[in-house]
Amino acid sequence: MKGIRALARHLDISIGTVSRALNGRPDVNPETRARVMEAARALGYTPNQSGRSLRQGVTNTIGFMIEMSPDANASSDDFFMGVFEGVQTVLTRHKLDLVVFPCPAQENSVDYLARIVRRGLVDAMIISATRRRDDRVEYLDKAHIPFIALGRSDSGPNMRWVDLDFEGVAKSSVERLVAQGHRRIALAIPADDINLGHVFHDAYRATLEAQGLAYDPALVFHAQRVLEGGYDLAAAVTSLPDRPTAILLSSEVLSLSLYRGLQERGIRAGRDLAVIGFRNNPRARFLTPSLTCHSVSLSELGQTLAETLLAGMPAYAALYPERDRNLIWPMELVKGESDDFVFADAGTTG
Amino acid sequence: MKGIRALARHLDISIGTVSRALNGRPDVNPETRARVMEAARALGYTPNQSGRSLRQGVTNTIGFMIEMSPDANASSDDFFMGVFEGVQTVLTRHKLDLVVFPCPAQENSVDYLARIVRRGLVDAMIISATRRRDDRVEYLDKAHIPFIALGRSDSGPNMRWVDLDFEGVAKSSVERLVAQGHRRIALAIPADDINLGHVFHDAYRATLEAQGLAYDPALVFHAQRVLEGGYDLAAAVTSLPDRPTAILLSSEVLSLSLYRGLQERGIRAGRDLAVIGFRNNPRARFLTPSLTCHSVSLSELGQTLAETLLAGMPAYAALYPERDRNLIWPMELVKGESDDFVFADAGTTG
DNA sequence: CTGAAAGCGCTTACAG
DNA sequence: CTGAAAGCGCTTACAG
Repeated sequence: MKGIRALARHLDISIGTVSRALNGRPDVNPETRARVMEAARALGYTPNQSGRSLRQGVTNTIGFMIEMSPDANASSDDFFMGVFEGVQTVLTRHKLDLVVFPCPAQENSVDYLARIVRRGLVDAMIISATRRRDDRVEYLDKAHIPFIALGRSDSGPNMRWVDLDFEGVAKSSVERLVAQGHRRIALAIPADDINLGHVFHDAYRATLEAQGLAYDPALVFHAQRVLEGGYDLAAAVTSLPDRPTAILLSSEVLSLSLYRGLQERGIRAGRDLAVIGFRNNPRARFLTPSLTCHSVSLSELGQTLAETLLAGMPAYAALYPERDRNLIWPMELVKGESDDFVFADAGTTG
Repeated sequence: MKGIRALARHLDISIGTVSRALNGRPDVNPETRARVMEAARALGYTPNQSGRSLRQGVTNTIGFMIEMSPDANASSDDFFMGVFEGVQTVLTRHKLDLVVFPCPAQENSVDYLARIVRRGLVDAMIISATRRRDDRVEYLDKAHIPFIALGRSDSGPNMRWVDLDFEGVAKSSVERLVAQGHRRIALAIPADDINLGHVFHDAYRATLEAQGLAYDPALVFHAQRVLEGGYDLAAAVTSLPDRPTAILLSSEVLSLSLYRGLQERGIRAGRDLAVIGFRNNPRARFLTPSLTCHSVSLSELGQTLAETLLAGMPAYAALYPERDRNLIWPMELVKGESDDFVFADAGTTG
């Protein structure tokens, strides 16, 4: 015999009373409750989750799906770890658990997601790396399961999401570079259909035009979001007949290999080509030149992500009123050395 | 009505037959099976996992516990992603699912682990970042749940583990440096009690002595396994009165900040101080100088980890016979530029 | 305040 | 080859 039955027999009371005691129901004799709690602790009893879930219709588990790229390194370092930490901070308050589901690269992401949901493994899902058109969003919408995306998408007009402020980063970066005298500013966006690329691209273009500069498609480069991506990017950028004087990165993984690629072609980042990176990855300040980029608190981002999700779950909505379904998360420029660029011929260009 | 009952009613057969058809039991009319399969597909039916688990006493889920460090960046880049991929490759063969449990930094890791196990969330566990004395190992041993560790430990004499070849890396690195003329070779090991530090340290010392060189504790540095760790390491190393001419790193996250720290002190990695890194992280070749380090196939490591775990699970053991409980995973030196060190005064030292 | 019983969604002997 | 029934471990009305 095991489980709650063994515990009840051991205490010589009914399993119902054990359950009520353990679950903090008010209608239990305080003395009985104390005995139950103590016995549970001593015997190492924790209710079986399948039993609970089946009965309650709730798993008390929130899933976080991450995708593993073919080369398993598109994900940026500590990014998800930081977000997980923030998410958990909030979930813990409600005795919810975070479990991470890594979608194999070769598996269809909707099939993978649907299987998780249909099997009843989670009460709600967090998805990331949202694409402009994203089948996962459509599936989750139809399945009527609470979810939130880290990254907006066109596929869910009413969906909840929290996203980084790509517009703000693109705008402030372009404005900063223009103020420094740059006229030919390149942009590196992801080669895949991830939505942030579109958002970043649009804001880059709009800001250039607002600054009276022509948008030149030849200056927009598509880089693989892998660590090696910056190396090819360096080759592409330097092979342009009329080379840009600055480049804006929309992914944090590219900078190291970009530096190296530039260097091999005799071009010094920060001196010959200004570089503004995206996120203030902890590595940024150890690069040479250190990378001008944008800071963000991953933990706070994760907390907001979790709270915005909970606000959409009937059982928790009341605890998180007046919360917007969508939120653009601000990022702040952190000055590094990579855009210390001096124009010898300022005024002759542009 | 929902679940298997709805599906059975829709097909006008019993739920028992639906279940048998779906689970590939042989005693089902092929035509009936086809109807059931088709209806399940069309209606998007997948058996509820709580129901299955409760009845079968098995979850078909393997847990992988990872620890989130306080600063959430001790974990090295793509390392776990690569391992997950390999693990999943094997688990998929057996219709097992991998789920990742991120242990919050502030939570006691044994409590976290015990909760997962006691609630019956998994059939087996994979743990990582094993410490020399590790309470998790002791708990899992006592709980009689199949598990494997990525990293050996003294706490489980009979436990299963797969570990990287720290001895081999330390030995070949020291031998290589000695052959290049180095006599003062420093070592950076983790500041915490993670077992790899001890293993690496012991092998470093043994190899030095085998090469007829004195072991000097002053040359052993304890570095935080965080991205910033190399920066402080650079300060410590360069402040030694009799500076080493080479340094060996036992963690892959330190190199970039070490380079930067050295550079700020006017010391060029690879020219003034030879550096040999640990794992051939995809960043290694983009560093300047590119890092001499050791390659490992993370996917194959993950596959072996999974297979060695399955070999210890009654239900799968027969499929993986003649498999050792423990395995040291080989790593191979990849030549970079960081140990291109030329001795002006070779012969006068040592 | 407590106990007995029902039932969550499945799978699996068992009977036919 | 199929159906009816038991039971996995819980929680929760319900009765007392």
